[in-house]
Amino acid sequence: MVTIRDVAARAGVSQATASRALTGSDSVSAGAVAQVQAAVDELGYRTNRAARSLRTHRTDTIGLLISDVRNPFFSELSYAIEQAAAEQGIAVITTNADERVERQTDSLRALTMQQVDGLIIVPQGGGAFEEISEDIPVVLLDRRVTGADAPVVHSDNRAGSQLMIDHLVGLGHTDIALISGPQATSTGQERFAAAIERLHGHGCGPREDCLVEGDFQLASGYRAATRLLDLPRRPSAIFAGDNLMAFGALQAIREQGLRIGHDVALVSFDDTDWFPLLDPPMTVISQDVHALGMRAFDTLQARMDGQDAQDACLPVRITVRGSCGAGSTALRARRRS
Amino acid sequence: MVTIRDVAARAGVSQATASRALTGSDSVSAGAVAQVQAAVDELGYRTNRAARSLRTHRTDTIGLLISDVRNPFFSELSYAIEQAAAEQGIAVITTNADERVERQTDSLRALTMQQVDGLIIVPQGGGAFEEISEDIPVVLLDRRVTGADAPVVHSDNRAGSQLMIDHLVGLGHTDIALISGPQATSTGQERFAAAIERLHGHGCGPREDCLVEGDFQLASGYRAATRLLDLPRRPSAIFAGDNLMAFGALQAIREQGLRIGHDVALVSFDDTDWFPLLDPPMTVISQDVHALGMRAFDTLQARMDGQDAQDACLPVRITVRGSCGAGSTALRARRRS
DNA sequence: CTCTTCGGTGGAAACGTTTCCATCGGCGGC
DNA sequence: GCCGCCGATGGAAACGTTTCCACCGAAGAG
Repeated sequence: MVTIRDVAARAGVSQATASRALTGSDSVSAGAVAQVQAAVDELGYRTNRAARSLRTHRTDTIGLLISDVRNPFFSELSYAIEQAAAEQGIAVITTNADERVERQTDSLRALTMQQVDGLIIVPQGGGAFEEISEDIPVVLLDRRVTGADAPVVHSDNRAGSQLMIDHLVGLGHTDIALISGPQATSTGQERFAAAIERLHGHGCGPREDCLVEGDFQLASGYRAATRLLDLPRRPSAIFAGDNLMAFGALQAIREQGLRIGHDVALVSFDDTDWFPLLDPPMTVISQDVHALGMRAFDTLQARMDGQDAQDACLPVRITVRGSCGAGSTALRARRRS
Repeated sequence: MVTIRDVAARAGVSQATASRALTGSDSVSAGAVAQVQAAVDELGYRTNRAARSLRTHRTDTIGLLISDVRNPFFSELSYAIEQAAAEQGIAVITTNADERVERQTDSLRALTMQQVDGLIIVPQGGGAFEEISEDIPVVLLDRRVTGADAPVVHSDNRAGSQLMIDHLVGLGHTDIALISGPQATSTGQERFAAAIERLHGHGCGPREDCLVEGDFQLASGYRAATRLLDLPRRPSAIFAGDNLMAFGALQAIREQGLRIGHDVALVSFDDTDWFPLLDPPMTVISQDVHALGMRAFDTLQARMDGQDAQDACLPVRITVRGSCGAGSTALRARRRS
């Protein structure tokens, strides 16, 4: 293994100067820099990160804790963050917590052991995580959590729910069911509360039996939709709190031989590549997931530089396609009844 | 920061004994271990990985190079590998190369800089990567590449193509188009070659204009399908070389107002969560992606332990749904003509 | 009873950086 | 012409581990 000592010897300078030439921070003569660079090339020197970390207490590595990278929302997030980080020469260690708070604890422990410089966390469940984020910069992503003083980067969930409710009501729906995310999470809670408020604002408060709490996972969406469809008076529209539950609901609807947008409207928070390809395509609230990821990284980097970063709330928009029942005569009739 | 020296002092043993007690490898008395453990708990000691790495030349970190984590195939792979690694206390740094060989080079450089203990690589393009994998254990995943002596973990691509062709021909299709992956990649090449051979075996060799080479990306599938559908004599079935190109092809088919499984059959290599929800659902060759990931990790670990690991070829199976045109009278008529 | 062996331990030397501190010319200001 | 400052450099001390080597006592073999 070729060390910086070898480089220094080859370049005819001291170890200290070689180091300075390589890190580029301190004052070194142009001549020395050239000598050192030449020596590096000749010898094929590569700096040993472990040794550097030991001295500098930095690893140029950050941790990313998400629920499940197989969920398109998190894939995109993870992709965006990796891109942003790579540009700055920072590596990303990703862990999946599967919406389980104990796995979050394990992961965070492992990540801090790995000596990451910072942490981007999508908090699992409602659990607060004391002990963990002792003195390492943290940014919360997508969800907020009580008792953490870290900045939060998230989408405007309330606005999203409002846009969707307005749209559904505008189409004539008055009997709207909600499959909400877990009320222990801020996203689940905000989306749900805002939707309820808006429904009341429109004078069509929801029926009690049309409000089902899921857990953001596919199976819960399936169960919820099954229950909703079995109701004596079937709701005319179902608004799912995330793409996975919408997916589950879609399966349930299909299974009962019903068609979305015709027999029952189905709309969702979060877009997905293939939602446009459904028949009819799915009306959704789209988050700018890529921006969310990049913003989270920028915020983390600001914090790592010692600046105190602000929360960020990114706008969402509604993408109207067909599953909301616009243009369906059958649903129109049902809506009138 | 509390060091192992502090722990040793508190436990009333030497630094050396404390270290031995913690790593658990060497011979230490049970009493000493207990003392040290107690001291660790009291002081809240956490071992400094950088210092350990500096001595041991290990980082307990591996690198994973994939094309794009937003592709469900790679999400699943990435998930499986992270799970397997976490169980062994190993962290995974993931990078996306976007099927671009220059980004692969950059990523590998970054990963080796990070001093990873091993590398799982899905090779991009056809590019060989000399210089990189000097003395660090590497496992190739999904695709093989010329001139690398690393073990390869992959699915049985040839069998997959054969299964699908047999099935299509069995349904009466004689006019089958192929949207292949890039012939520079082993997967693209094997799947294509096996399909061609099998077609000839059935006595229905493909038309020249029904063979289109894509690049595993969505857009290329779209373009290819568009071209195929515009042919004077439209093929009765299209076999896409991966899920992304199938997705693109699906968009093209939809755009022309055609229905899969009725006007034209569409089948694909790789399954996806939502393929079953298409109308009709998509017939595919399913790989056991989770097993692929776990196997890759196991193989890498074997190599890191100095054992020389074998290539692994995992079986695939065909999942017959509706998009192949089974049960469609319209397509049956076309097939007869 | 002596010699060897062996489990358990401590001292101290690495591992490869960064950086503090000191040194040394040279140059501008007085 | 001298003093002080400043840019450039070198020596050497950390950073927190693991592990080599040496040592000690007890136990087993002869």
